[in-house]
Amino acid sequence: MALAADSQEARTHDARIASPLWMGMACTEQAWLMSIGQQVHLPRGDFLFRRGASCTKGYVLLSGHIKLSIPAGPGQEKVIEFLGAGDVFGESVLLPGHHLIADAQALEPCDVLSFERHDLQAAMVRVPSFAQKWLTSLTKRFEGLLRDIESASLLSATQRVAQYLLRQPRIGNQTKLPFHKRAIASKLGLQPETFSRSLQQLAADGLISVRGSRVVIHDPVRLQSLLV
Amino acid sequence: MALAADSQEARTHDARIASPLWMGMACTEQAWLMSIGQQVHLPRGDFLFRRGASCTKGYVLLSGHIKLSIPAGPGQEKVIEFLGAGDVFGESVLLPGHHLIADAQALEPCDVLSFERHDLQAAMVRVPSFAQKWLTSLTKRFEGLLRDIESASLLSATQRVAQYLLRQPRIGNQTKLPFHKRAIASKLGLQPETFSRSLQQLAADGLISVRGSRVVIHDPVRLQSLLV
DNA sequence: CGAAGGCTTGAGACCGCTCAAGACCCGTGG
DNA sequence: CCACGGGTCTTGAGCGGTCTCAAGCCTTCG
Repeated sequence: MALAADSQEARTHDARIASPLWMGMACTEQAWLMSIGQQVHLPRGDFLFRRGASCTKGYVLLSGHIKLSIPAGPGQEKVIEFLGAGDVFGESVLLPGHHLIADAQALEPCDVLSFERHDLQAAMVRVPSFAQKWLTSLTKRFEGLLRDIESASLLSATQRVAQYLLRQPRIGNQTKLPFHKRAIASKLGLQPETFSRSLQQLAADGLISVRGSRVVIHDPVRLQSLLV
Repeated sequence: MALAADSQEARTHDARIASPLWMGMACTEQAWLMSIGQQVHLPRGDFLFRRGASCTKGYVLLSGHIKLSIPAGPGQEKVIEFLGAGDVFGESVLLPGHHLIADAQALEPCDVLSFERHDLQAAMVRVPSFAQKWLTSLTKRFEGLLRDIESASLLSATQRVAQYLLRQPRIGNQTKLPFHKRAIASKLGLQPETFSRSLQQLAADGLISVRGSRVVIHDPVRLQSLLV
């Protein structure tokens, strides 16, 4: 997930190495897939696609992080997911006639492998483990949405923030908010103000300390116990 | 989707005929899949699986409707999806070690085809169109969740109800709420009281009439225009 | 006819949102 | 090194949509 956070370096290597996409796949198959797919580099901030466009391609994220979000009025958005290396997306390409629902924007420089619909079909038949990868990646993303819906329906603002913090990878008792607070807030279904207040709340209760994007978790157990 | 609503009759036929699962698949492959899968009949109200159990099987819904929901305290639940004939579910089986997130309960008598994990893998390799079906079904469900999240984040209670009504299949200007109002409310992320009030609101504005589960849509255009 | 379950209606409280202003952070350029 | 400026985050005050709790109603079914 957050492993490739500063993959500034990784991108200079062959992207094949970085991606968990290829695990359990023969070298010849890898090479073939790389050859029929088109490798694209995406500068930070660029959009790979936008809501409403027709979906002609499927994508595999080789490195970097991409934000999927739904536009919600001028300057507003609802963040759906943060994608990381190995994730598959643009899945709507499998439903001819459909249109893209979300925007895809690079949060950092990204490497993406893209496949035309026709090539995708062929690749899945020829390399079953490729179809397998799509299925497992899609299933993971599906479970992610499920958990987001669960949290949004069942937990209060502060509980959602606590849960998010606990799910972040941490070194010692310290963790780092990997994206802009505004974006994280949106992913949690909160306004930036509410997110901020929830962090303050947790800090006031002595559970965490916040300075900028750095968060120290003083009491993971009590934090966890907030989630009931 | 709602085509098989009153498939009381369809179930008496060979379930193979009813399901859109098999489209584009040779008869021999169909037969083989039916033979390695186990056909299960589920009486109304029965649970196929429950949250927390380990996922050993993948499922294809042949007929009937199944409610996926997340338990939320005593007698409470958050409805995630209503599944119909042809839908694939139990996808977590593809992620060994994971546990089921939702409950699956039959809303009417159902026929389900279930596959052990191992057989599933084999089937996908041997019958690529079967893997294809899983991918497209999962993608459709994924888009469904996406749209639910979008609606829940961006629309008011009454707007969500209006949208739901417009999406129901209707004969003339009449439609029918296919499940208990309590369940539909939950799917829309509302309390039953709020759902009821929203319906009354729309009725008071002359846009619809409600009697029991029957809804007459007087002015679809104005109803649509509520969604901005 | 009675009971049970589902739905509706009402009154009140609360959580998170909105709007607005001020503080902070950080990269940039003088 | 410091001052500047844009964007991001925080803080405050007030509002409002939805939830909660509690009756009452309606339909269905035994």
